[in-house]
Amino acid sequence: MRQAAKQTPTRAAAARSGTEGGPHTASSARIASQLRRAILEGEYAYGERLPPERELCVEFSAARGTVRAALDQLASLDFIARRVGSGTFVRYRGHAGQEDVAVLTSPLELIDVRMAIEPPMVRLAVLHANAQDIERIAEALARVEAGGHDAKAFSHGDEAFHLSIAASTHNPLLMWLYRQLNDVRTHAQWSARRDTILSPERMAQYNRQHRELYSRIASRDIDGAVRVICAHLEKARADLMGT
Amino acid sequence: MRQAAKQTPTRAAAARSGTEGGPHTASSARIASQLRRAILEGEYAYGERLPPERELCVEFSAARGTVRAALDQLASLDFIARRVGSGTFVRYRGHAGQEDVAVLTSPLELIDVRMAIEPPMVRLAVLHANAQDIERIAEALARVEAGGHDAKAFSHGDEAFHLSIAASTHNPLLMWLYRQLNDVRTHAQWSARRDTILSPERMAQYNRQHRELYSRIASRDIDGAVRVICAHLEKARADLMGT
DNA sequence: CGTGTCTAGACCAATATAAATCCAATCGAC
DNA sequence: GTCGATTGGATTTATATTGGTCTAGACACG
Repeated sequence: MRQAAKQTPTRAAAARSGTEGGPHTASSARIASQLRRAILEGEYAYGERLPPERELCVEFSAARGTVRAALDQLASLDFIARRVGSGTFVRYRGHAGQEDVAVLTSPLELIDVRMAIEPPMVRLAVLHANAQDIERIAEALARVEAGGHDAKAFSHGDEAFHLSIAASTHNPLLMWLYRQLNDVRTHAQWSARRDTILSPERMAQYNRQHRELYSRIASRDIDGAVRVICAHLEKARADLMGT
Repeated sequence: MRQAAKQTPTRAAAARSGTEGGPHTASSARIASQLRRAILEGEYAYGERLPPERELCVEFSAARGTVRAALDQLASLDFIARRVGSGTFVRYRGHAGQEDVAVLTSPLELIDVRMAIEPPMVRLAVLHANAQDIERIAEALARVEAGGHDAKAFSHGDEAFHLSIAASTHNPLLMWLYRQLNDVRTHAQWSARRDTILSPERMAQYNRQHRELYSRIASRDIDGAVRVICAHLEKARADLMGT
């Protein structure tokens, strides 16, 4: 728990008078240091809300202004983010990879991985797809186009479309990997941004690229298909950064 | 009804476990997380109706608005679908066939995937690696070279070497994906062929390529590093097919 | 004395939750 | 088919929580 932060009043008084260990041991700096260490050690995980300022006051036996000064330091380092009425949240991403990948992954990082995987995947799909695969891709394409301007429907259709391409490689490992990517994609983090990013105009552009990609695959144009998927992902990245 | 439902103690626990839906709320996130886990664990199967909102209210000791906020999160992820007058239904399908990718995957298919992922991964590694990352790669390289002619030791060292490159990308998703690949690689299926493929001579050749790859990465030679990793994987594929 | 830090409050604005109410869609019993 | 019960959808009002801001006083140090 966070009881390790308990401090005796005598220590607080000592810090105030400056007779403790180092010179100029400002109380706010001490609190900031302890909180920083707690975050680094994972006592407060990424995204977690730490106790309200008024609670930290009693834990550190300090006034609220002092606690706020400490939090200001951490906020300026982007260790935490504060939201009025909501609380103070950890923004530091511990590089311990044992957490859930989805919460550790930013949309841009996901695009990086997709830009790594999808072009070779499209290449394999063109090489290995049979008539039935092409048909399935066409069906997925029709569904995503039929989704209209609903961002959620488009998002799912888009997933299914790309997944149908993954399936066309007939490589179970690749399919499985791509499904994992989609799982990350559907995780909570970017459902909020999704609606702002997926404007009707952009969805129409994506649909054009989808159709172009499909026709390249159907006509076994490997280089063309790879070019289209690269452009598709470049656009997705640009839209992500531009918003 | 229950005014004894003072939330203060529940809150602290909620903040800790409620990191799923992003740092938005405290209580509704906790509820969403619990429901999400219940669905993932199969407590509510696909298509099943979960309890009405007004029942969930008393179950979680929360107001209906809070429960609805939690359900909104799950609905935006398409975990559930709500129908007025009918109820709330599970829309999440547990992935079939996810359990044993390893047994479905042939060594050649694995190489295909590696040839897709590793060149872009090396590229990202060269771009994002810092001095400490380079040092870690060097250590991994030293270990795999010290392994001598033992096929099992080489195999583990080889994994660690490539994983250290994945880590140098600082992309958690990519690292995770590559770890999954390694898991498949270590599956029982392959240990048999491993000893016949990994002749001392070949291990020496792989080691030469490893060292070459390391020096390219350390000198920030992107194109050179990509060329080396491609050659490395081409050789691995050739060795696989030639045996 | 002035400066800087901490304490101790009070108040504000944003947000979250609670509780109640009404609506519309759906379902089942009749 | 009708009617009533149930359900999710939506709104309103009130309360609680939380970070943001400000003031005033105490204390130490130069």
